[in-house]
Amino acid sequence: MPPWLSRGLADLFPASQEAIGSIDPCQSLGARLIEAGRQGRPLRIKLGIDPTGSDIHLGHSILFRKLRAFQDAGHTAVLIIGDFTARIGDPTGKSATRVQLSAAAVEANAETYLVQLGLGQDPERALLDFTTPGRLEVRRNSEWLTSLDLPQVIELLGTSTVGQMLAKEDFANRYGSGTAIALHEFLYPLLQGYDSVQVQADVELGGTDQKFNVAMGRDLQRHFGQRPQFGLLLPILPGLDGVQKMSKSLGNTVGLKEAPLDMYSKLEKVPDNLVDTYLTLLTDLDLAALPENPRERQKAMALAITATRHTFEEALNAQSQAGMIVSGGGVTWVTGSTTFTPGLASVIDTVQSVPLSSVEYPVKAFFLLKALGLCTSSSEARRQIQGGGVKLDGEKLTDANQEFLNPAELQGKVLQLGKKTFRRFVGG
RNA sequence: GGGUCGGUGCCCGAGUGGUUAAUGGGGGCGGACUGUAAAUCCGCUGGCUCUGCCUACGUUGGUUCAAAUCCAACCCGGCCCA
Repeated sequence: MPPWLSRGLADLFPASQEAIGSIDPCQSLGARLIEAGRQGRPLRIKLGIDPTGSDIHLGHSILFRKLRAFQDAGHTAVLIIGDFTARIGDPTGKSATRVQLSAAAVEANAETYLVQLGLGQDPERALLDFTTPGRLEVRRNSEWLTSLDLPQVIELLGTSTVGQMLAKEDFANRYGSGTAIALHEFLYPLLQGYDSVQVQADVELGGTDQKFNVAMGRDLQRHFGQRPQFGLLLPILPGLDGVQKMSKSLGNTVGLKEAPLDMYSKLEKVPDNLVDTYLTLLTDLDLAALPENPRERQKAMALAITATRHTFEEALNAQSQAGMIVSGGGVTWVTGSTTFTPGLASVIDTVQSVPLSSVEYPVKAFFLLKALGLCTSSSEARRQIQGGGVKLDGEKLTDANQEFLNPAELQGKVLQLGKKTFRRFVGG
Protein backbone atom coordinates (compact mmCIF):
# COMPACT_ATOMS: atom_id res chain seq x y z
CA MET A 1 0.00 0.00 0.00
CA PRO A 2 1.52 3.35 -1.00
CA PRO A 3 2.52 5.80 1.75
CA TRP A 4 0.07 8.46 0.64
CA LEU A 5 -2.64 5.95 1.38
CA SER A 6 -1.36 4.38 4.57
CA ARG A 7 -0.27 7.54 6.35
CA GLY A 8 -2.34 8.17 9.45
CA LEU A 9 -4.83 5.37 8.82
CA ALA A 10 -6.79 4.32 11.86
CA ASP A 11 -8.73 1.48 10.31
CA LEU A 12 -9.31 -0.20 7.01
CA PHE A 13 -11.91 -2.83 6.44
CA PRO A 14 -12.24 -5.40 5.17
CA ALA A 15 -8.61 -6.21 5.89
CA SER A 16 -8.39 -9.54 7.57
CA GLN A 17 -4.98 -11.20 7.91
CA GLU A 18 -5.41 -13.34 4.83
CA ALA A 19 -6.87 -10.37 2.92
CA ILE A 20 -3.69 -8.32 3.20
CA GLY A 21 -2.02 -10.23 0.43
CA SER A 22 -5.26 -11.14 -1.27
CA ILE A 23 -5.72 -10.51 -4.94
CA ASP A 24 -9.50 -10.40 -4.56
CA PRO A 25 -10.62 -6.82 -5.25
CA CYS A 26 -13.48 -7.30 -2.83
CA GLN A 27 -11.16 -8.29 0.02
CA SER A 28 -8.11 -6.14 -0.49
CA LEU A 29 -8.03 -2.46 -1.21
CA GLY A 30 -4.59 -2.93 -2.70
CA ALA A 31 -6.00 -5.44 -5.13
CA ARG A 32 -8.81 -3.12 -6.06
CA LEU A 33 -6.36 -0.33 -6.75
CA ILE A 34 -4.42 -2.62 -9.02
CA GLU A 35 -7.58 -3.74 -10.75
CA ALA A 36 -8.60 -0.14 -11.28
CA GLY A 37 -5.23 0.69 -12.74
CA ARG A 38 -5.44 -2.24 -15.11
CA GLN A 39 -8.91 -1.28 -16.27
CA GLY A 40 -8.03 2.40 -16.52
CA ARG A 41 -10.95 3.19 -14.24
CA PRO A 42 -10.52 5.59 -11.33
CA LEU A 43 -11.91 4.47 -8.00
CA ARG A 44 -14.81 6.39 -6.57
CA ILE A 45 -13.93 7.72 -3.14
CA LYS A 46 -16.90 8.84 -1.13
CA LEU A 47 -16.77 11.39 1.61
CA GLY A 48 -19.92 12.74 3.12
CA ILE A 49 -20.13 16.07 4.87
CA ASP A 50 -22.92 17.35 6.99
CA PRO A 51 -23.42 21.04 6.30
CA THR A 52 -24.52 21.77 9.83
CA GLY A 53 -22.00 24.50 10.62
CA SER A 54 -20.27 27.13 8.63
CA ASP A 55 -16.59 26.78 9.37
CA ILE A 56 -14.26 23.98 8.44
CA HIS A 57 -11.42 23.41 10.84
CA LEU A 58 -8.27 21.32 10.96
CA GLY A 59 -10.19 18.40 12.40
CA HIS A 60 -12.23 18.13 9.24
CA SER A 61 -9.26 18.72 7.04
CA ILE A 62 -7.57 15.40 7.74
CA LEU A 63 -10.33 13.65 5.82
CA PHE A 64 -10.10 16.12 2.99
CA ARG A 65 -6.34 15.72 2.87
CA LYS A 66 -6.77 12.00 2.40
CA LEU A 67 -9.41 12.59 -0.21
CA ARG A 68 -7.03 14.94 -1.98
CA ALA A 69 -4.35 12.27 -1.91
CA PHE A 70 -6.71 9.98 -3.77
CA GLN A 71 -7.41 12.74 -6.27
CA ASP A 72 -3.72 13.29 -6.84
CA ALA A 73 -3.37 9.58 -7.45
CA GLY A 74 -5.90 9.89 -10.22
CA HIS A 75 -9.08 8.79 -8.51
CA THR A 76 -12.45 10.47 -8.31
CA ALA A 77 -13.49 12.19 -5.14
CA VAL A 78 -17.21 11.95 -4.63
CA LEU A 79 -18.09 14.63 -2.17
CA ILE A 80 -21.55 14.13 -0.81
CA ILE A 81 -23.20 17.10 0.71
CA GLY A 82 -25.64 15.70 3.19
CA ASP A 83 -28.17 18.41 2.62
CA PHE A 84 -30.99 15.99 3.29
CA THR A 85 -29.48 14.02 6.13
CA ALA A 86 -28.29 17.20 7.83
CA ARG A 87 -31.89 17.89 8.45
CA ILE A 88 -32.19 14.67 10.43
CA GLY A 89 -28.97 15.21 12.30
CA ASP A 90 -26.27 12.59 12.62
CA PRO A 91 -26.73 10.92 15.98
CA THR A 92 -23.08 9.88 16.01
CA GLY A 93 -21.28 11.21 19.03
CA LYS A 94 -24.36 12.96 20.22
CA SER A 95 -25.82 12.45 23.60
CA ALA A 96 -29.12 13.93 22.58
CA THR A 97 -31.31 14.30 19.56
CA ARG A 98 -29.92 16.99 17.35
CA VAL A 99 -32.05 19.91 16.35
CA GLN A 100 -33.16 19.78 12.78
CA LEU A 101 -32.03 22.49 10.44
CA SER A 102 -33.97 24.33 7.82
CA ALA A 103 -33.31 23.62 4.17
CA ALA A 104 -32.20 27.19 3.58
CA ALA A 105 -29.66 27.14 6.40
CA VAL A 106 -28.26 23.86 5.13
CA GLU A 107 -27.88 25.19 1.62
CA ALA A 108 -26.09 28.31 2.84
CA ASN A 109 -23.68 26.19 4.85
CA ALA A 110 -23.04 23.94 1.89
CA GLU A 111 -22.01 26.90 -0.22
CA THR A 112 -19.51 28.20 2.32
CA TYR A 113 -18.11 24.69 2.73
CA LEU A 114 -17.33 24.39 -0.95
CA VAL A 115 -15.63 27.74 -0.98
CA GLN A 116 -13.50 26.80 2.01
CA LEU A 117 -12.58 23.53 0.35
CA GLY A 118 -11.24 25.40 -2.63
CA LEU A 119 -14.03 26.01 -5.10
CA GLY A 120 -12.71 28.44 -7.66
CA GLN A 121 -9.17 28.37 -6.30
CA ASP A 122 -5.86 27.23 -7.62
CA PRO A 123 -5.50 23.53 -6.72
CA GLU A 124 -2.00 24.28 -5.47
CA ARG A 125 -3.42 26.26 -2.58
CA ALA A 126 -6.80 24.62 -2.16
CA LEU A 127 -7.66 21.65 -0.02
CA LEU A 128 -9.35 19.78 -2.84
CA ASP A 129 -8.71 19.78 -6.54
CA PHE A 130 -11.78 21.36 -8.08
CA THR A 131 -10.32 21.94 -11.50
CA THR A 132 -8.74 18.81 -12.93
CA PRO A 133 -11.44 17.07 -14.99
CA GLY A 134 -12.77 13.84 -13.55
CA ARG A 135 -11.24 14.31 -10.14
CA LEU A 136 -14.25 15.61 -8.27
CA GLU A 137 -17.94 14.99 -8.19
CA VAL A 138 -20.09 17.03 -5.83
CA ARG A 139 -23.44 15.48 -5.07
CA ARG A 140 -26.23 16.44 -2.73
CA ASN A 141 -28.06 13.54 -1.20
CA SER A 142 -31.40 15.31 -1.44
CA GLU A 143 -31.02 14.40 -5.11
CA TRP A 144 -32.10 10.84 -4.35
CA LEU A 145 -33.38 10.93 -0.79
CA THR A 146 -36.16 13.45 -1.36
CA SER A 147 -37.92 11.18 -3.79
CA LEU A 148 -37.81 7.99 -1.73
CA ASP A 149 -41.34 6.72 -1.29
CA LEU A 150 -42.66 4.80 1.66
CA PRO A 151 -42.18 1.32 0.16
CA GLN A 152 -38.53 2.19 -0.46
CA VAL A 153 -38.13 3.50 3.04
CA ILE A 154 -39.63 0.32 4.38
CA GLU A 155 -37.24 -1.70 2.27
CA LEU A 156 -34.34 0.22 3.78
CA LEU A 157 -35.64 -0.22 7.29
CA GLY A 158 -36.11 -3.91 6.61
CA THR A 159 -32.42 -4.41 6.00
CA SER A 160 -31.53 -3.76 9.60
CA THR A 161 -32.81 -4.66 13.03
CA VAL A 162 -33.26 -2.90 16.32
CA GLY A 163 -30.57 -5.14 17.76
CA GLN A 164 -28.11 -4.00 15.09
CA MET A 165 -28.95 -0.39 15.68
CA LEU A 166 -28.46 -0.77 19.39
CA ALA A 167 -25.06 -2.24 18.67
CA LYS A 168 -24.01 1.23 17.61
CA GLU A 169 -22.18 2.68 20.53
CA ASP A 170 -23.93 6.01 20.61
CA PHE A 171 -27.35 4.44 20.54
CA ALA A 172 -26.35 1.86 23.12
CA ASN A 173 -25.06 4.52 25.47
CA ARG A 174 -28.11 6.65 25.13
CA TYR A 175 -30.44 3.71 25.47
CA GLY A 176 -28.53 2.48 28.47
CA SER A 177 -28.48 5.83 30.18
CA GLY A 178 -32.13 6.48 29.56
CA THR A 179 -31.70 9.31 27.08
CA ALA A 180 -34.30 9.66 24.39
CA ILE A 181 -33.66 8.21 20.96
CA ALA A 182 -36.12 9.40 18.36
CA LEU A 183 -37.10 6.76 15.85
CA HIS A 184 -36.06 8.82 12.86
CA GLU A 185 -32.51 8.75 14.14
CA PHE A 186 -32.33 5.09 13.21
CA LEU A 187 -32.83 6.22 9.67
CA TYR A 188 -29.62 8.21 9.58
CA PRO A 189 -27.15 5.33 9.22
CA LEU A 190 -29.42 3.73 6.63
CA LEU A 191 -29.61 6.86 4.55
CA GLN A 192 -25.89 7.47 4.74
CA GLY A 193 -25.39 3.91 3.64
CA TYR A 194 -27.84 4.38 0.82
CA ASP A 195 -25.72 7.27 -0.41
CA SER A 196 -22.97 4.74 -1.04
CA VAL A 197 -25.37 2.73 -3.16
CA GLN A 198 -26.38 5.77 -5.18
CA VAL A 199 -22.84 6.89 -5.96
CA GLN A 200 -21.46 3.36 -6.28
CA ALA A 201 -18.60 4.07 -3.95
CA ASP A 202 -15.47 1.93 -3.98
CA VAL A 203 -14.17 3.47 -0.79
CA GLU A 204 -15.79 5.55 1.90
CA LEU A 205 -13.67 7.84 4.02
CA GLY A 206 -14.68 8.77 7.51
CA GLY A 207 -13.55 9.31 11.04
CA THR A 208 -13.32 6.32 13.31
CA ASP A 209 -16.68 7.27 14.76
CA GLN A 210 -18.17 6.59 11.35
CA LYS A 211 -17.43 2.88 11.36
CA PHE A 212 -21.00 1.86 11.96
CA ASN A 213 -22.37 4.09 9.23
CA VAL A 214 -19.70 3.05 6.74
CA ALA A 215 -20.35 -0.58 7.48
CA MET A 216 -24.03 0.07 6.90
CA GLY A 217 -23.11 1.29 3.45
CA ARG A 218 -21.46 -2.04 2.74
CA ASP A 219 -24.56 -3.92 3.87
CA LEU A 220 -26.81 -1.84 1.69
CA GLN A 221 -24.58 -2.06 -1.36
CA ARG A 222 -24.65 -5.81 -0.98
CA HIS A 223 -28.42 -5.71 -0.57
CA PHE A 224 -28.75 -3.76 -3.81
CA GLY A 225 -26.40 -6.06 -5.69
CA GLN A 226 -23.26 -3.93 -5.71
CA ARG A 227 -19.72 -4.69 -4.67
CA PRO A 228 -19.33 -3.40 -1.13
CA GLN A 229 -17.11 -0.40 -0.57
CA PHE A 230 -14.00 -0.37 1.54
CA GLY A 231 -14.15 1.55 4.76
CA LEU A 232 -11.14 3.75 5.31
CA LEU A 233 -11.16 5.41 8.68
CA LEU A 234 -8.94 8.17 9.95
CA PRO A 235 -8.46 9.18 13.57
CA ILE A 236 -10.55 11.85 15.14
CA LEU A 237 -8.27 14.79 15.61
CA PRO A 238 -8.01 15.80 19.24
CA GLY A 239 -8.61 19.48 19.80
CA LEU A 240 -6.26 22.06 21.23
CA ASP A 241 -7.16 20.98 24.74
CA GLY A 242 -5.60 17.63 23.94
CA VAL A 243 -8.52 15.73 25.38
CA GLN A 244 -11.69 16.11 23.44
CA LYS A 245 -12.16 15.91 19.73
CA MET A 246 -11.73 19.08 17.77
CA SER A 247 -15.15 20.57 17.56
CA LYS A 248 -16.47 24.02 17.13
CA SER A 249 -18.92 23.68 19.97
CA LEU A 250 -16.06 22.85 22.30
CA GLY A 251 -14.09 25.87 21.16
CA ASN A 252 -10.88 23.91 20.71
CA THR A 253 -10.52 24.35 17.00
CA VAL A 254 -8.23 25.97 14.50
CA GLY A 255 -10.23 27.23 11.57
CA LEU A 256 -8.88 26.82 8.06
CA LYS A 257 -9.21 30.47 7.26
CA GLU A 258 -7.75 31.86 10.44
CA ALA A 259 -4.95 34.36 10.12
CA PRO A 260 -1.40 32.99 10.29
CA LEU A 261 -0.62 34.42 13.70
CA ASP A 262 -3.79 33.07 15.29
CA MET A 263 -3.22 29.72 13.71
CA TYR A 264 0.41 29.52 14.72
CA SER A 265 -0.22 30.78 18.25
CA LYS A 266 -2.84 28.15 18.83
CA LEU A 267 -0.84 25.32 17.35
CA GLU A 268 2.35 25.99 19.25
CA LYS A 269 0.42 25.57 22.49
CA VAL A 270 -0.83 22.10 21.68
CA PRO A 271 0.10 19.56 24.37
CA ASP A 272 3.38 17.73 23.70
CA ASN A 273 1.83 14.32 23.37
CA LEU A 274 -0.28 15.53 20.46
CA VAL A 275 2.49 17.00 18.37
CA ASP A 276 3.29 13.82 16.48
CA THR A 277 -0.38 13.14 15.86
CA TYR A 278 -0.81 16.57 14.33
CA LEU A 279 2.31 16.12 12.25
CA THR A 280 1.15 12.79 10.93
CA LEU A 281 -2.37 13.83 10.14
CA LEU A 282 -1.92 17.40 9.01
CA THR A 283 1.42 17.49 7.24
CA ASP A 284 3.46 15.31 4.93
CA LEU A 285 6.65 15.77 6.89
CA ASP A 286 8.93 12.91 7.80
CA LEU A 287 8.76 12.72 11.56
CA ALA A 288 12.20 11.22 11.86
CA ALA A 289 13.76 14.30 10.30
CA LEU A 290 12.34 16.68 12.89
CA PRO A 291 14.05 17.95 16.03
CA GLU A 292 13.82 15.76 19.12
CA ASN A 293 13.52 18.67 21.52
CA PRO A 294 9.82 18.84 22.38
CA ARG A 295 9.55 22.61 22.15
CA GLU A 296 11.42 22.74 18.84
CA ARG A 297 9.33 19.93 17.45
CA GLN A 298 6.19 21.68 18.54
CA LYS A 299 7.23 24.87 16.80
CA ALA A 300 8.13 22.97 13.66
CA MET A 301 4.68 21.42 13.70
CA ALA A 302 2.95 24.76 14.15
CA LEU A 303 5.01 26.27 11.38
CA ALA A 304 4.39 23.42 8.96
CA ILE A 305 0.66 23.33 9.51
CA THR A 306 0.30 27.08 9.26
CA ALA A 307 2.22 26.86 6.00
CA THR A 308 -0.30 24.40 4.58
CA ARG A 309 -3.02 27.02 4.79
CA HIS A 310 -0.91 30.11 4.10
CA THR A 311 2.34 30.74 2.33
CA PHE A 312 5.54 29.61 3.98
CA GLU A 313 6.65 33.22 4.34
CA GLU A 314 3.49 34.15 6.19
CA ALA A 315 3.91 31.19 8.48
CA LEU A 316 7.50 32.15 9.22
CA ASN A 317 6.46 35.68 10.01
CA ALA A 318 3.77 34.41 12.31
CA GLN A 319 6.38 32.32 14.08
CA SER A 320 8.77 35.15 14.64
CA GLN A 321 6.03 37.42 15.81
CA ALA A 322 4.62 34.82 18.16
CA GLY A 323 8.12 34.58 19.57
CA MET A 324 8.15 38.28 20.28
CA ILE A 325 4.84 38.07 22.05
CA VAL A 326 5.73 35.31 24.45
CA SER A 327 9.22 36.57 25.08
CA GLY A 328 7.63 38.93 27.52
CA GLY A 329 7.18 42.59 28.30
CA GLY A 330 9.02 43.97 25.34
CA VAL A 331 6.23 43.42 22.92
CA THR A 332 7.36 45.35 19.94
CA TRP A 333 4.14 46.35 18.32
CA VAL A 334 4.88 49.22 16.09
CA THR A 335 2.85 52.23 16.97
CA GLY A 336 1.56 54.26 14.10
CA SER A 337 2.15 53.47 10.48
CA THR A 338 4.98 55.91 9.99
CA THR A 339 7.46 54.13 12.23
CA PHE A 340 7.30 50.76 10.55
CA THR A 341 10.57 49.23 9.67
CA PRO A 342 10.24 47.20 6.49
CA GLY A 343 10.69 43.92 8.33
CA LEU A 344 8.09 44.57 10.96
CA ALA A 345 5.54 45.83 8.51
CA SER A 346 5.45 42.47 6.83
CA VAL A 347 5.31 40.71 10.15
CA ILE A 348 2.19 42.57 11.08
CA ASP A 349 0.51 41.27 7.97
CA THR A 350 0.05 37.97 9.72
CA VAL A 351 -2.59 39.43 11.98
CA GLN A 352 -6.17 39.38 10.89
CA SER A 353 -7.22 42.86 9.92
CA VAL A 354 -10.44 44.59 10.76
CA PRO A 355 -11.65 47.75 9.09
CA LEU A 356 -11.93 50.79 11.32
CA SER A 357 -15.21 51.58 9.71
CA SER A 358 -16.86 48.53 11.26
CA VAL A 359 -17.77 50.50 14.37
CA GLU A 360 -19.18 53.92 15.10
CA TYR A 361 -17.21 56.52 16.98
CA PRO A 362 -16.80 57.40 19.72
CA VAL A 363 -16.54 53.83 20.89
CA LYS A 364 -15.86 52.45 24.33
CA ALA A 365 -13.20 49.81 24.74
CA PHE A 366 -15.49 47.00 25.87
CA PHE A 367 -17.93 47.66 23.06
CA LEU A 368 -15.12 47.45 20.58
CA LEU A 369 -14.28 43.95 21.72
CA LYS A 370 -17.84 42.88 21.34
CA ALA A 371 -18.32 44.58 18.00
CA LEU A 372 -15.28 42.81 16.60
CA GLY A 373 -16.57 39.47 17.74
CA LEU A 374 -13.66 38.87 20.10
CA CYS A 375 -16.11 38.55 22.96
CA THR A 376 -19.57 37.13 22.72
CA SER A 377 -21.17 39.71 24.98
CA SER A 378 -20.39 43.15 26.20
CA SER A 379 -20.41 41.88 29.75
CA GLU A 380 -17.76 39.35 28.87
CA ALA A 381 -15.73 42.10 27.20
CA ARG A 382 -15.86 44.14 30.40
CA ARG A 383 -14.69 41.19 32.40
CA GLN A 384 -11.81 40.52 30.04
CA ILE A 385 -10.61 44.08 30.37
CA GLN A 386 -11.05 44.10 34.12
CA GLY A 387 -9.20 40.80 34.28
CA GLY A 388 -6.23 42.35 32.51
CA GLY A 389 -6.50 40.19 29.41
CA VAL A 390 -6.78 42.93 26.82
CA LYS A 391 -3.94 44.88 25.32
CA LEU A 392 -3.73 47.56 22.66
CA ASP A 393 -0.37 47.73 21.00
CA GLY A 394 1.06 45.78 23.90
CA GLU A 395 -0.31 48.15 26.49
CA LYS A 396 -2.81 46.74 28.95
CA LEU A 397 -6.24 48.30 28.92
CA THR A 398 -7.55 48.93 32.40
CA ASP A 399 -10.73 50.90 31.88
CA ALA A 400 -13.55 49.14 30.11
CA ASN A 401 -15.21 52.48 29.50
CA GLN A 402 -12.20 54.07 27.87
CA GLU A 403 -13.40 55.87 24.77
CA PHE A 404 -11.83 56.10 21.39
CA LEU A 405 -13.07 59.24 19.74
CA ASN A 406 -12.16 58.56 16.15
CA PRO A 407 -10.61 55.97 13.86
CA ALA A 408 -7.27 57.76 13.86
CA GLU A 409 -6.69 56.70 17.47
CA LEU A 410 -6.79 53.08 16.43
CA GLN A 411 -5.30 53.19 12.99
CA GLY A 412 -2.65 50.53 12.57
CA LYS A 413 -2.81 49.34 16.15
CA VAL A 414 -3.13 45.77 17.22
CA LEU A 415 -5.73 44.68 19.72
CA GLN A 416 -4.84 41.57 21.68
CA LEU A 417 -7.12 39.34 23.71
CA GLY A 418 -5.34 36.81 25.82
CA LYS A 419 -2.33 35.19 24.23
CA LYS A 420 -3.87 33.84 21.12
CA THR A 421 -6.19 36.38 19.56
CA PHE A 422 -5.11 39.45 17.64
CA ARG A 423 -6.78 42.00 15.44
CA ARG A 424 -5.16 44.85 13.60
CA PHE A 425 -7.07 47.97 12.70
CA VAL A 426 -6.79 49.17 9.15
CA GLY A 427 -8.29 52.15 7.43
CA GLY A 428 -11.37 52.12 5.28
C1' G B 1 -53.38 4.69 27.88
C1' G B 2 -52.23 3.56 33.47
C1' G B 3 -48.59 4.02 37.48
C1' U B 4 -44.31 6.45 39.18
C1' C B 5 -40.05 9.68 39.37
C1' G B 6 -38.13 13.93 37.41
C1' G B 7 -37.19 18.86 34.51
C1' U B 8 -32.23 24.64 38.19
C1' G B 9 -27.30 28.75 35.04
C1' C B 10 -22.13 25.65 29.51
C1' C B 11 -22.42 20.56 32.16
C1' C B 12 -23.23 17.94 36.78
C1' G B 13 -25.59 19.16 40.99
C1' A B 14 -27.31 21.86 45.94
C1' G B 15 -31.28 24.66 47.36
C1' U B 16 -38.28 23.40 49.62
C1' G B 17 -41.26 30.81 51.11
C1' G B 18 -37.85 35.87 52.47
C1' U B 19 -31.64 40.33 51.80
C1' U B 20 -28.23 38.21 47.06
C1' A B 21 -27.96 36.07 39.49
C1' A B 22 -28.99 31.46 43.27
C1' U B 23 -23.98 26.90 47.62
C1' G B 24 -20.48 23.31 45.53
C1' G B 25 -17.84 20.69 41.65
C1' G B 26 -16.39 20.27 36.49
C1' G B 27 -15.38 22.87 32.25
C1' G B 28 -14.17 27.52 30.11
C1' C B 29 -11.85 32.41 30.01
C1' G B 30 -8.18 35.86 31.98
C1' G B 31 -3.67 36.89 35.18
C1' A B 32 1.11 35.09 37.51
C1' C B 33 4.62 31.28 36.70
C1' U B 34 7.06 28.02 32.67
C1' G B 35 10.28 25.85 27.02
C1' U B 36 4.40 27.24 24.83
C1' A B 37 1.54 23.97 27.51
C1' A B 38 0.59 20.96 31.88
C1' A B 39 0.82 21.33 37.34
C1' U B 40 0.25 25.24 41.06
C1' C B 41 -1.64 29.98 42.84
C1' C B 42 -5.14 34.21 41.98
C1' G B 43 -9.47 36.39 39.54
C1' C B 44 -13.81 35.91 36.47
C1' U B 45 -17.77 32.78 34.64
C1' G B 46 -26.74 35.70 32.80
C1' G B 47 -27.61 40.11 29.50
C1' C B 48 -27.45 45.38 28.40
C1' U B 49 -22.51 51.22 24.97
C1' C B 50 -23.51 49.44 32.79
C1' U B 51 -22.40 54.62 38.41
C1' G B 52 -27.82 51.88 36.84
C1' C B 53 -31.41 48.80 34.27
C1' C B 54 -33.20 44.22 32.61
C1' U B 55 -34.11 38.93 32.15
C1' A B 56 -33.44 33.98 34.81
C1' C B 57 -34.60 27.93 38.20
C1' G B 58 -39.65 23.34 31.77
C1' U B 59 -44.43 26.55 30.22
C1' U B 60 -48.72 29.30 31.69
C1' G B 61 -51.69 30.96 35.41
C1' G B 62 -52.72 31.22 40.78
C1' U B 63 -51.86 31.86 46.35
C1' U B 64 -48.70 35.45 49.12
C1' C B 65 -46.23 41.71 51.27
C1' A B 66 -42.63 37.98 49.19
C1' A B 67 -41.65 31.77 45.27
C1' A B 68 -36.71 28.20 42.11
C1' U B 69 -39.20 26.85 46.56
C1' C B 70 -46.76 26.25 47.84
C1' C B 71 -51.24 25.17 44.30
C1' A B 72 -53.38 24.06 39.26
C1' A B 73 -53.18 22.98 34.31
C1' C B 74 -50.15 22.01 30.41
C1' C B 75 -45.43 20.54 27.84
C1' C B 76 -41.10 17.37 27.82
C1' G B 77 -38.16 13.11 29.52
C1' G B 78 -36.84 8.32 32.34
C1' C B 79 -38.53 3.74 34.39
C1' C B 80 -42.51 -0.07 35.17
C1' C B 81 -47.19 -1.96 33.22
C1' A B 82 -50.37 -2.27 28.80
